[in-house]
Amino acid sequence: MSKLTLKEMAAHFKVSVSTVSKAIHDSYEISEELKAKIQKFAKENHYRPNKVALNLLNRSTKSIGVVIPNILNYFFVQVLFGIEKVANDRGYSIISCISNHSLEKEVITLELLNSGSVDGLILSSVFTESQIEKHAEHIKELLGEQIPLVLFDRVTELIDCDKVIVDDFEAGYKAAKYLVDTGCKTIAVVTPMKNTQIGRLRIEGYKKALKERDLPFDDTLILSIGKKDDLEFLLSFILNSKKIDGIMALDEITAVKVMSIAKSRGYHVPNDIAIIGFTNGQLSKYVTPALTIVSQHGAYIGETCANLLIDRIENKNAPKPFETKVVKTSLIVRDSTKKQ
Amino acid sequence: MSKLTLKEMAAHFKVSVSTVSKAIHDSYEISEELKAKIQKFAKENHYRPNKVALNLLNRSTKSIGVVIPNILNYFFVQVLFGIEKVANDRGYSIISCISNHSLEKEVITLELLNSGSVDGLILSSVFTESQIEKHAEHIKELLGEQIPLVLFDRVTELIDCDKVIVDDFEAGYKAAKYLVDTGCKTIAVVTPMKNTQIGRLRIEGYKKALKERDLPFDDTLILSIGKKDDLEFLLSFILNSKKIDGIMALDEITAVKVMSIAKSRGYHVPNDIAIIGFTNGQLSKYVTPALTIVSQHGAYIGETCANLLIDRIENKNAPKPFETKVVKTSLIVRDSTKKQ
DNA sequence: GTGAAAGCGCTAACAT
DNA sequence: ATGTTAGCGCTTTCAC
Repeated sequence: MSKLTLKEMAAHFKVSVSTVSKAIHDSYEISEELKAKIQKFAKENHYRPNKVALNLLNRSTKSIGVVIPNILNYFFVQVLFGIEKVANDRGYSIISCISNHSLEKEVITLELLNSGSVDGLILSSVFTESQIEKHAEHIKELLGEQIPLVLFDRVTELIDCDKVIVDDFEAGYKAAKYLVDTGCKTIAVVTPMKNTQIGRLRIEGYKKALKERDLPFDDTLILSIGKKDDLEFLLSFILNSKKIDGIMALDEITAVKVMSIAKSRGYHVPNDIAIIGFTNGQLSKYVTPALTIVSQHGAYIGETCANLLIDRIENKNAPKPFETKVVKTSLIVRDSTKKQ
Repeated sequence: MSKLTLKEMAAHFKVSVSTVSKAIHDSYEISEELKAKIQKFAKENHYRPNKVALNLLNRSTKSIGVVIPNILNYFFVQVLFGIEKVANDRGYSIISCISNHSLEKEVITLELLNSGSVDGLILSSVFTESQIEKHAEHIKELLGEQIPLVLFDRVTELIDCDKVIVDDFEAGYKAAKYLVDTGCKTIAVVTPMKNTQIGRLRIEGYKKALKERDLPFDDTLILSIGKKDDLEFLLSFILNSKKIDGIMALDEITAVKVMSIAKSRGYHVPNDIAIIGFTNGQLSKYVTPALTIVSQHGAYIGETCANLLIDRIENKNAPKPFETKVVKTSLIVRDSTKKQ
């Protein structure tokens, strides 16, 4: 049994398609008797208006595409959650796609979505700093400014659109300042975000905090780890060569791993080494000791993206200048750092 | 600048729409010269065929809807991951919706998806055992067997479709048996899944394990917690009244919380109280001590669902009888239980 | 080599 | 009160 259409019902009742359509919509133009018959039949046979046909007619799908790098990362899950909430409230559904940290997959996904299937796009691109220029061209090429786009997290001035970003400089500063203020002198940074603007900004913030207290910046304390690198090995090396008393890890899972390594090597956290992570997920709360972290307010970022996008979709005729919203971070102090 | 259509290009080149369509598809019918001109123009102006129109024409959207209760639960994230992987490999995209544990939202979502926007549906329904009958009717009513459906995790015989389930009875048995085998005599169960078949099956498995060793079943040891209940308060009560030496918690986050409460009350895990959780997420690995858990192989479940669904979508004409696939669980032994 | 026409399922303006 | 027509963007068959 396939889907019931107006046409089939029209044939069944020997009336025209438009009559059936009107009957279904309870139009005053149709006699009560016919309406009743048709509506009853429609209900009994589970008639559903074909949304694809309506989308074509209305040149709108009431859905938005979301492309994120990774769904196993709590930050993105929170963003998605925020988007979903606002989108649903405002009558949109979301099509979510995972680029899995692959530029190629991201492009394929964008290509897929940019063909009338969605009214707008929310994207956290996975480019690194060296790829920005080329990739920005690619995205512009792809979308041709035909469809509203909101960029979040990893953004670039090369693409002209609405953006939602975290104040990563301030976040890095806040975290490092807290470590310095609680007595740390030699602070290492562990970043899983090689060559990204976000990582760089957080490190700039860290430098500022050091400078304010006249602590020297030592770039051998910056440990950049790739997907295949052995964190334990690399971290141990630094731990052996310097007297580290603080570590800033640029995402949640890295922070947890760093803490686990430090503990297993006999350091007391936070007394020997204080640790600060990023992203307020479930992990940091339940790990022992509970992790002090910088929260980026993922859900709020998602809500902001969705509102920005839907506003633009619904005001396509009266376009406003593009906005970049900066969401502030908060330091959530728990037990992996010393008290102030 | 809006989306470029064939019609517009036809007007621009003063040819017919069908000519442009053929040119775009590089048809042998069109002169090389015209093809080159049109293709160049299309490329420069970022022409994308309108997918909605194609979907209407093909009566297929090459996308599948996924409805899950919660995206902040690692099990579902893993399932989604598995679905996404297979779907993409087989040329489908996924529309994911979160029912947020609300039956009402689930119904609205199904309604939304069942209107031509997707070719098939994967659903983990949120009904409790008392709601099954009514809700099954509702779902059948809604979908009217017009669209392929795969149910996973929480299923019911009342709906005739493909299903993927976990052997929850065996999972409960395995977990309890391990506790018993490592010396536990008084094992409490903490379940956040009030009145679900899954919870009940796991508890049946637990009973079987007790029985095999002639341990008595005591239903005051079963602690069912609702969303608003104070786990710490309720658990403390049981801990005070009985000499508990093992706890089985039916999801990951509950297991972590239970362990945290036990530790804070001075129990040593696993020596005083051994703990087993369910769902192999990030939490259980990094918590101290690392949690012994029952893995449901979420990603594999997702892959199985997607394959089952797409097979059915693509063989609508030659329907096979419905299948129910049972995915076995594995016990992953870590440090929250004693060694065997 | 190019175009006209029909149709996917639906709605809406315009007849009758 | 009911029907006809046109059109959303596209493909495909059949004419010319």
